Amino acid sequence: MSFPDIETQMRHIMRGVEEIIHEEELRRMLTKSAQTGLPLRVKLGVDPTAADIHLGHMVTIRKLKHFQDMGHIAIFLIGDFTARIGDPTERSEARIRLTKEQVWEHAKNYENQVFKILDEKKTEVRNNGEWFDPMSFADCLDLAYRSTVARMLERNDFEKRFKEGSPISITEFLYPLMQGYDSVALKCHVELGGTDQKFNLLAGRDLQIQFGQEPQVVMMTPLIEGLDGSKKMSKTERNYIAVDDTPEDIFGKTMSIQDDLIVKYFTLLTDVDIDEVNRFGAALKEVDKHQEAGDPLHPMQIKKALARSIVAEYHDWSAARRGEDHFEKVVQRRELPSEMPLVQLAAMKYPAYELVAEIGQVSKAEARRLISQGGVKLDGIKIEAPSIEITLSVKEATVQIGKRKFYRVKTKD
RNA sequence: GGAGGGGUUCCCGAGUGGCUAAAGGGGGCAGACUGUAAAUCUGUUGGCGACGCCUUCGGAGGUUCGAAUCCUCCCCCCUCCA
Repeated sequence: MSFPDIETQMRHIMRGVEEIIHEEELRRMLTKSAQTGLPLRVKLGVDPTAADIHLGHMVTIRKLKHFQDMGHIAIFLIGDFTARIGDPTERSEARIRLTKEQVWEHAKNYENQVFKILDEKKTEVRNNGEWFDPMSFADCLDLAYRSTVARMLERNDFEKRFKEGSPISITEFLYPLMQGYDSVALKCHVELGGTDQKFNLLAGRDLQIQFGQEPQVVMMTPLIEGLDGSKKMSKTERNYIAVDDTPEDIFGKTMSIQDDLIVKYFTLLTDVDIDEVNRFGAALKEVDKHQEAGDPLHPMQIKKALARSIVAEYHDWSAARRGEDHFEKVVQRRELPSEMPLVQLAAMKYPAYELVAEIGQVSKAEARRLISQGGVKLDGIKIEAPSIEITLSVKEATVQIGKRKFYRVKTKD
């Protein structure tokens, strides 16, 4: 096996990395692997706690891909066992335990989504149940001996919760040890994670030393802000772009990010050449110099380029084009989208609120509210009052609910 | 084991017998505005056969004309002492 030269590798691998412990160790490992022809084993662990993954997860997954690009072994570790405990980092309270079935269900979805980025054939997919399921209680104690409560309380979310009087379960204390043990079991050279993972990642180094292995290099990528522009992208905040979102949604959601996140998104979520990204960054600092509508460095144009690149990552370039068309049409020109779901109803006459409730799948009270707030249009004309009677026919009519929901309606033939 | 504090609507959190579908904030949704699905401002935010009715304040009973608010039992969480 031969690899690109060290500098090329480093440039690719270090893109967007916030912290690395330690860079010299990584260089040493790369040099050694070039000499021996043996690729590095790079691990990314994910707990399948939710049904689908979003771009926040993709930051580290793309980092794993960067190693894969350079010829190293990408290990995608599914924390089927640890997911049942819950990593404490995600939120500052104990997490609800998942059943084995839920975990497996999620894990399957994760794989499908992750392989939109990673090369499936070159990825080593593992589950940590492989080594944790067969462990006895004595084995577990042996692991527990290797750390102390004081050590665990160094981690600031534990410390915070402890001081606040929020619950911390014993299993949560075990969590970093388990994640660390994953690295021992897999003999990892490198482990990836977000900056919030630092404690757990370092636990891997400690344990590897205790088990007589060379400690892994840990690489941390920044956490990415979600659509609200301030909070970390996460499922609970509902400020995320999902990998499985439609091209239209990915495009639109990307367009809704704050301008000052554009460079960060480019760096962490696309492989657009870094010099190009910097050029965009410079232009965004001088917005008034790029006000001509057709200027490719107009903030709008830059953001569209970003949105296209991101859509293309998970779909393809023609989908990116579709997403852009949709955005220009629906959001910018306020026209109807080219595709709208068709709803067929049995009766011909409905009070407006019932029609809206039926089509939009909302309660009738909600439908009344939408109409009185002027949020519903029938064939482009605002419906004035909730109780107005609407007559349908076999001819399609369009109904717009809010800015984003469009439907074609007609009676059943 | 002992003593004390607490579980409220999507979330945080006020409310300690009727004026409470329940303050306030966050989030969501809608409208205006905009290069934008951003920011900002405004409105709205349980349901229904809608000037009334039904469901909701950890669970189950009870007191009362009337309970999120009082009583009993149970479940869960936290703190301190041991």
